[in-house]
Amino acid sequence: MEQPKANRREVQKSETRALILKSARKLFETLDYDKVTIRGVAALGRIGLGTIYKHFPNKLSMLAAAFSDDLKNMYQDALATVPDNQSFQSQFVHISKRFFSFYTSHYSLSRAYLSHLFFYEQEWIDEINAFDDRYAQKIAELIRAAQDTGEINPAKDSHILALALMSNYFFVLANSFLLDKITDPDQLATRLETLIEQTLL
Amino acid sequence: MEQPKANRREVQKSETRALILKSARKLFETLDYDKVTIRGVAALGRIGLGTIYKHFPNKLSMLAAAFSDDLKNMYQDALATVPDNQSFQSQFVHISKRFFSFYTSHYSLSRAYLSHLFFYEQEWIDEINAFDDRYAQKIAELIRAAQDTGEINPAKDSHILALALMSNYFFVLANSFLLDKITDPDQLATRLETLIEQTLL
DNA sequence: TTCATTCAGAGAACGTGTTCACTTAATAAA
DNA sequence: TTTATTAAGTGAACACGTTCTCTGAATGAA
Repeated sequence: MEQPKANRREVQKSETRALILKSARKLFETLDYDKVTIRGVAALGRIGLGTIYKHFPNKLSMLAAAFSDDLKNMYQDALATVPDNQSFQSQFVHISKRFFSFYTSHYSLSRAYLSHLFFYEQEWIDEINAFDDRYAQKIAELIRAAQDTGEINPAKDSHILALALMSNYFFVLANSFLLDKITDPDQLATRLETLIEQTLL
Repeated sequence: MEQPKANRREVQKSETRALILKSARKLFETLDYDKVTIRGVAALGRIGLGTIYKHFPNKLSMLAAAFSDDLKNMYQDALATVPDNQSFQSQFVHISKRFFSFYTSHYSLSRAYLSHLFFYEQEWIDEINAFDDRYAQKIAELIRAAQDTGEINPAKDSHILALALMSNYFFVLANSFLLDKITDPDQLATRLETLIEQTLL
């Protein structure tokens, strides 16, 4: 009731926005990015072409909006399910595998997400980066815990080590999309594990 | 003299191709990728629009051709100048800095190169990857040498460790283009050094 | 030499993402 | 209630990358 009179206009607008995003996501999930046309999104939502540009400045920002949504869910899920009382290495692999699982099970969509990383507007870059920062923080915590138990060399800097491990993760992820087109998350996890073993040793 | 008569046609064709690449490179070096138009390249070279498509299947392949050229030079230069009789760590940083130097001194062009990594035709991906493989091989050799001198833990696998270090390198490079827009190669080298210290420790 | 064939060169035409001027319905002011 | 203002909604128009058909010159066969 405290809402500012729930303007008819605003309600209508946010409904339209949701409809556009729903249509866009459906198309991105089945078609390559360049095969998805704005006219196609408009037609699927029975919306005018120009209307879409009243809600999104360009095609890419629709992708970014969807990516941001999915990232939020992924991080929430991954961080909530970190297994306690396990070695740091298996914790890290566990978390990474949840990410890999998403990416491999939504292959075409994920390829669009990741391949356009360099093209998102700064606003979206910052948002994505905020996720990564929080994630790095969490990993650093787990590392410090593992240093207390003696699993990891206490001489290492937990925060920088976290970044080094994340670089291994991104490397495996990027390679799988760029070269191998691997669709099995276990295979990716294994590959990541051999990399981080070298880093943690 | 064994050449097949040096067809007038073939000579003319390769000259045209070179002219196109020269025009394209000049534009890519000063303008963002999407600000470079095929019509602009054609105009600069006083060439017909359709002619360009007789030499390159699409806009991206002109960029890929230029990238491949530059990569060849960079790798040749970097591998030829590896300083002997230094610690592995400083060797690796030295090589990396040469790459960083190229990328930062041709910032706009390099951004185009790297941001389109996911979009190159398989043919070009394979070529780029071949460079990386040879590079990884070389790094692994240096690591084995460092293991002999006791600088690096002999328990580590030289080839996998090489990949782990390259992942650190790519991480620093990607971050600099994605977030920081750093244009000082020394700063990038320092950042890389802190990362690989954790990995080598 | 003469003529048929090939293929580099060229630009019109097409579908795309994006911009823009316009319409129309919701809100605010009278 | 009546009128003015705002802003969502719309599709024609534009510039782009790319495709296509056409032209003309180089090549090879006669």
